[in-house]
Amino acid sequence: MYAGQKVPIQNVSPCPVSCSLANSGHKGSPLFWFCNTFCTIHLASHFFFKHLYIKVLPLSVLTPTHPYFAPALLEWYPRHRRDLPWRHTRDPYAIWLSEVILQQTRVKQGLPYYLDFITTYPTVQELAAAPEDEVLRHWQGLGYYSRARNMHYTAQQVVREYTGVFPGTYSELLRLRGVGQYTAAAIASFAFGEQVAVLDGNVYRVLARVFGIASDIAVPATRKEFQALADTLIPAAAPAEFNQAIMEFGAIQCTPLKPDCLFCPLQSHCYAFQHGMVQELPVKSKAKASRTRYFHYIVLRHGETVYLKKRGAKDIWQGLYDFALTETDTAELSGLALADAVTALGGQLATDRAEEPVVALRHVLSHQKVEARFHCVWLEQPLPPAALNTSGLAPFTPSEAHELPKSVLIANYIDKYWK
DNA sequence: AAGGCGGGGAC
DNA sequence: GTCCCAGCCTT
Repeated sequence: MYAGQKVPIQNVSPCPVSCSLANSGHKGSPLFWFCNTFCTIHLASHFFFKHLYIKVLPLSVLTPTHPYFAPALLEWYPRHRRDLPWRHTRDPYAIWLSEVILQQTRVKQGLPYYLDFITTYPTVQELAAAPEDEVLRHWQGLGYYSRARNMHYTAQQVVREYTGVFPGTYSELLRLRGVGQYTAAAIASFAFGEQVAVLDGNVYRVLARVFGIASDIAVPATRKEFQALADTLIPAAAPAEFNQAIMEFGAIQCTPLKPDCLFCPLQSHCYAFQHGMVQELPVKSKAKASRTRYFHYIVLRHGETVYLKKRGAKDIWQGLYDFALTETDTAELSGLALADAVTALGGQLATDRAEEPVVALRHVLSHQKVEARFHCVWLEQPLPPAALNTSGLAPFTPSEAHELPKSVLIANYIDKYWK
């Protein structure tokens, strides 16, 4: 067989060895793989034409991967990159904003938030001057809310201690709250052209596969190994482009599931591809199981007033608002326990109101499952000030409550069950 | 070094 | 439903 040769379909058989790309084929166009010690031949069948196109690839173990890596990525990047707004600027504020939003967040989810933030707060001064609740409200739904609180804090710090000008080096950027090694490297390279390699989940995945690194990326110590490799790969002539390229490559070509190895420029240089280990790399130990929690929200209402409170530290949704909350070890809350809770909050049940049906909603976080029940309770009279002081609850109208930052769980409940 | 922190997309 | 993704801060 030779490259470009056409072969009738009945003359080929499926690859006998386990191949990581066996299920990555086009719809209706299964891939067949033949592997031996000298070459990798892959065959894409095109049933429409009733023949196969054959491409013969020399095994790259004969050529060093290191010098090939950056040029291949830099050739690939301008032809495949997405057009994203933060790629049109060198403004460190805009780049910092985009990087904080994109931490643990896919571009598709983060993009509308970036556009909202850069429009609402075009400069660091405007972000610094905004109330925290307003910043959190704009962040609502994006998750990991400490990012928003740290971002707001850092905006104020930059205005106060740096006269509104972002520091221009990796080590200076690293001192800012919410800016770790990844974000500092991203800003330093993108905005200031510093030659410092970024290391994010995409980079771990690409390097682990291409260079065949099997260290557990969930272990912090593994970072040194990847950082050392990335530092040798990043070219002095184009650090920003290299960092962008390797992350973009991981995001759209060398994806976690079903990577597009068929049309990959590094295919013949990739350890994982050549050894059928694309599915096995990178190695990452399992996350611990999540626990289930039972939340009983007591939605105290009186006339046009509803009572909410700001959530405190050391739990989920810090800084966001929700209702009076009783957490139990079981799914049920007895009517007696509910009545006791209302009394403890200083409330008195209205006598002329029918009992509201309990609303049950389930909310899944990466590390917890929350089974929430919302008990709407109409009060005979407003809560007295002393009771508000004790519980931390505060009165709001429904439209005021809409403007408060809330978890997706609470926002869903309000959207669905408040007329 | 280990634990905690959100939400959404693919299958 | 089940699995996957992953920086930064705190302890």
